[in-house]
Amino acid sequence: MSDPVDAAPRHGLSLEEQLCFSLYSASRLVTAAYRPILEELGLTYPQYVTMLVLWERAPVSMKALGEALGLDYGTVTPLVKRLETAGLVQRRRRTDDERAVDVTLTEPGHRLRERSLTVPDRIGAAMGLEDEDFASLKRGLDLLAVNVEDHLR
Amino acid sequence: MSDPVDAAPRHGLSLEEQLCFSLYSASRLVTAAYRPILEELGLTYPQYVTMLVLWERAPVSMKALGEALGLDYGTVTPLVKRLETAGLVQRRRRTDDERAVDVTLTEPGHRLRERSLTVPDRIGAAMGLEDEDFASLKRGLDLLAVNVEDHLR
DNA sequence: TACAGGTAAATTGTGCACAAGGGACTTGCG
DNA sequence: CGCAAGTCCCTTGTGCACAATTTACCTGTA
Repeated sequence: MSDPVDAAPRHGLSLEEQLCFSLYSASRLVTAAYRPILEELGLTYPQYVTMLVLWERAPVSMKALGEALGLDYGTVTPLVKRLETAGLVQRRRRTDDERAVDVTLTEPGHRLRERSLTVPDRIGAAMGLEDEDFASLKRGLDLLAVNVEDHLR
Repeated sequence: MSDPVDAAPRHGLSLEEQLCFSLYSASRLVTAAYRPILEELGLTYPQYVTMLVLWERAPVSMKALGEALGLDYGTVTPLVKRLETAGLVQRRRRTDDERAVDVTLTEPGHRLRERSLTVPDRIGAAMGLEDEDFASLKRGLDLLAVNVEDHLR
């Protein structure tokens, strides 16, 4: 039969069988499910997760914000500037290290948190997963993330 | 104790506990893992999945292509035009219905398939999942996609 | 035949996402 | 101290992703 060296690939080129495509599609669908809900708050999905970080740990430097979100400055800088234009955050150069910029919440930024408390449950309803499937899916995704991050050095 | 009506939300606002963020991060990480591999082929990830559809079913109308990928014309039109500029596909208005545009593969487009055969296994190595975890994760994502799609009508 | 309603694509505008390059600041080392 | 190396951030350019609008075409119906 076939030599292991030139055996058929374990995975084929069919779109349907690719995990990556399920991931790519599901991610965009979930973002789409967030869109009408976050529109009530005047946020996009990346802006929402940025606010999540700030509600937990503000003030946060641009660097720490990018690391928490896994995004680089080229993405975070304009994103935070839009949040600042919307009046939710303020950017302030740190005095003890003038390279660093701290992002802080304004009063409207703090108040928006209360209006966001129902968002996770509303999204949970849209996803419609049992607690067990939910947890297992999250574990799988986090394991995948760790593996891929390792692989990218 | 607390009335069920104003009970605490099942899900909180903490970034770490959100499935959506694991999904969003994992999706971007996997795309990042594809980037150096697809660069050898001169493709981006969305261009690659587009080629997957074409390798399976070309010629395909723009509408069918968008439906297969879950993308609208505003994304697919420029994407396919870039593939055309790269010489991999051709766009041809259908003669029996001049509203429709068929996308066909050129000779270089067909040949690129051979060079892509190892891509799925290389990505599989980067993801580093056992067959069982791989399948379970894909099932979870596909279930999630179905649920969210239903929820979006 | 005329035309109303529907369909297929393209265009425009906004907002990510990331690579590459550059500027201001700080730190370590002779 | 002086300065090379490193850090933090911003800018520019390319390519998605999607909403909203527009254009061209087709089809059913009177």
